[in-house]
Amino acid sequence: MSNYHHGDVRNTLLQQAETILHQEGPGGLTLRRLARLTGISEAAPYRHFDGKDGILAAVAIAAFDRFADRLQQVASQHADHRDRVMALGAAYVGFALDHPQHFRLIFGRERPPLDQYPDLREAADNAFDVLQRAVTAIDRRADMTLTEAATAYNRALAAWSRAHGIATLLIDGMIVPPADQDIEAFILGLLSEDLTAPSA
Amino acid sequence: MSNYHHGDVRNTLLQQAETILHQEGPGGLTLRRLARLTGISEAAPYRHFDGKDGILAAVAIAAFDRFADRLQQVASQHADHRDRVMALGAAYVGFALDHPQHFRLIFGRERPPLDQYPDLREAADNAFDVLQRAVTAIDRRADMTLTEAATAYNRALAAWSRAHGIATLLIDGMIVPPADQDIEAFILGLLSEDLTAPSA
DNA sequence: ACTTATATGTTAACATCATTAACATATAAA
DNA sequence: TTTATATGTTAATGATGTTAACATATAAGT
Repeated sequence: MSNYHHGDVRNTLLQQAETILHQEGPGGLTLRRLARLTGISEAAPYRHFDGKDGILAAVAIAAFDRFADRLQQVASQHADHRDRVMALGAAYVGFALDHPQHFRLIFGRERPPLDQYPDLREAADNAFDVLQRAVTAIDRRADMTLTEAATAYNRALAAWSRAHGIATLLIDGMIVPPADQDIEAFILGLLSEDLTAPSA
Repeated sequence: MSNYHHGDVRNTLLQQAETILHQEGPGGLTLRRLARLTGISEAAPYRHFDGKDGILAAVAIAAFDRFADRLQQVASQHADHRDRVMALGAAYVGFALDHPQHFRLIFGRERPPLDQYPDLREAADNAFDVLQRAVTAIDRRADMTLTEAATAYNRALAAWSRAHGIATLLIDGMIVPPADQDIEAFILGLLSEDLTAPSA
């Protein structure tokens, strides 16, 4: 008799986890609920994952991968350096707005510790590599001085933290985009604002 | 017989909560543990707070107030607008580095909902008002056009999201400040980096 | 084909958590 | 002194993550 789900229990659990995460955030995600939805006993998930953190890690890896894919695709569509940095920033914030729960999962506190899940660390590193390569690409010249290289790196960090701050404040509702303006334009405006220029 | 703690149970609970929050973050903060540390039964905290969220709200209010005070003090020490914006950004990030758990509490997901705790909302609004007033102060002129006012507001948002992004990425360990450089200088560099300028 | 090992499943239990109900007593007010 | 309020207790409820002990299906080895 084949009461076994064979290989699909793992995938079913992951899909249910994705659904709950999307609808209610990490708070509503409990192992017992996942087991109930999948139609297995409450201890069964432990045969497929390393407890709750194991499931969260798997979901986070998928989220990191989709994030990286989106960034990579946007980066490849812009040849000009400045265009690319701006488009990347917009894509970064766009991902956060489209998938706020995934964004929170991969950057928030319920993300399992990277040093306990090597695959998760790899997925995270990969996403940030995509980002950093795209931002610093044009500055990667052989005849670069050390300070020039440091400047390029700092630029990447600055661009990253800018996008990250906007994304975080937006999905937490602390910044509300103006209703009369295109959101994309609003984001690009915030990204490119030059604080060093004289005011008015 | 005076077995009662009188008025100090509430304060003791809050202090224990602060201590645990500081040492372990919100994850280690449980009502039962607070009760144990304070030497009262597990149901007693409910006589002083509206459950766990009530305690978290009280701690968050105190954190917001300290945050606002620090920003206010820094803002008052700089007359020049650009200096003030930069100093505020550094203070913002500095607070996050000095009190990462408090920073996470007031901006993170375990912060109780603002609309259920009016005092918490007030504390939050106050902190952001300090920030926004300081950043836009010099641009608050009577003869300002609408677009000029919008630009000033956008500048405030840009400065805020910049500081917020740097703070978040730093306390999450996603950005590691260079060991050979002063952290303050590193932060100021990131804040003032102009992405619109030509590279190299 | 038979035996064995591994993968997958189950039920039951444990410890912890937030919260509430029912009850008790200290302090303050009338 | 009586009464009301504030503060405390114990016990219970229902949820959670996790593990142990046990059962069976599939795969592997001989």
